[in-house]
Amino acid sequence: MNKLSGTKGETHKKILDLAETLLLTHGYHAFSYQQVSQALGVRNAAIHYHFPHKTDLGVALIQRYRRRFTRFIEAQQMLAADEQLERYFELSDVYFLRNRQICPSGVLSTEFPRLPQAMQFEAEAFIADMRTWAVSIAARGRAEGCMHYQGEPEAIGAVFFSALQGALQLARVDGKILDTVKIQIRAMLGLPSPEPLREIPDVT
Amino acid sequence: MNKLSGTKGETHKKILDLAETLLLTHGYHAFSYQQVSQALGVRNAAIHYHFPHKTDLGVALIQRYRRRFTRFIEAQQMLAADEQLERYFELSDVYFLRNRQICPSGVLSTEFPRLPQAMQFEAEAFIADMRTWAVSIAARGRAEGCMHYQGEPEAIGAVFFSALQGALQLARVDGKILDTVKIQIRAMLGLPSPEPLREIPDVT
DNA sequence: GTCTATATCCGGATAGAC
DNA sequence: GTCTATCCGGATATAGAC
Repeated sequence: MNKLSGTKGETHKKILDLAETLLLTHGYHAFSYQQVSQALGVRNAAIHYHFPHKTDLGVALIQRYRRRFTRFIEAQQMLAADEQLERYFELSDVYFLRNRQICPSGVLSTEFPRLPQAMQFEAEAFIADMRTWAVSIAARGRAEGCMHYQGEPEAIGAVFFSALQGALQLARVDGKILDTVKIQIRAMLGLPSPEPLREIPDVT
Repeated sequence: MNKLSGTKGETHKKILDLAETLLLTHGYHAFSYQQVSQALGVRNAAIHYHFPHKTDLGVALIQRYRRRFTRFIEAQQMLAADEQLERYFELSDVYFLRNRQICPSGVLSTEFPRLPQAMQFEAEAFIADMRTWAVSIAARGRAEGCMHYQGEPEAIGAVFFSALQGALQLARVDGKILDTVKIQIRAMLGLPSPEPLREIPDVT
């Protein structure tokens, strides 16, 4: 309890980190306490000490992820809409490059009907957060004059949220689809297409 | 063997039908021979007689689905591109209305990395089929002058394939997103928005 | 906080009778 | 083609010692 970094021990955090990886690669029902405990070099029962039921672990994972996502959004409120869209794209790339993970909303919506109620509750809120962010980017893009599209921001946001989630999953089968979708979404919004290779500044 | 409808018995088909439903609602790893046998009123071992390994059942499911999908596409080659797009949309509605099922490409791409090799092989081919169809609709829509969009047909096809797959999964959490996405896709293609109520095609 | 040990259940799979 | 019986492994979970 008097450790340096908070009230929860190291193991607690290690479990969450590992479980998150397993969730995004395997899905909720397809990972087990055995896998977590073995990878961490502890016993099955040790995991149950920190998270008595698997549901507790699942809920903790979504809650932590929500907090992190909220901070992520807040940190870019000062960016222009087209910049924020690129951040959204980068988020997808990060998942894909990490061993072809899919996004939390993808796992959670797919498994939704068979998730424990407590997890459904959290998942619904998290997915609403994500969708709201997508919509706000579309709305802001129109207001700032950098995005041009038919229809309502709500609908455009829903489309690129859906399209990115779908593309990230399909990328497990054919990785090229992710870039194709990103390019087309930019085109649909009247944004300059070829993404500027964000290069390392050579100014040594 | 001298039954009316082919070389395989009734049970064989019943198993496939039930397993297909379970696959699209639960996912491949989340349904069991127990569930199939109990719902069919036979014993576990009876299922193993028809499909010795679960992989065999999985492969048979995708292969049957592919054949059916191919017939479905061929049956509408004479339709205009915008009509074909509406058929695509209706396909999503059918899944959703059937107990919030998701599309085969959704389950298969999500579970892809943990599918047996033989199933991966079939899944990849099936997903390529679906994507090809989406692209052909986009290409034909432009050629026929009824669809107007920026970018290549390959990219537009990839976007609405991804978007529909994503929306169908997200619809498990909030059903309204499916219609929103359909409306916006029409808008993106310069098509008239309000959809004419239509009959559900029986894709068997 | 972590361990041993154990309980219970379920999943896939097989042998062999009917 | 379907049954009984059985095996094995894995998954969630608990009691209680250290």
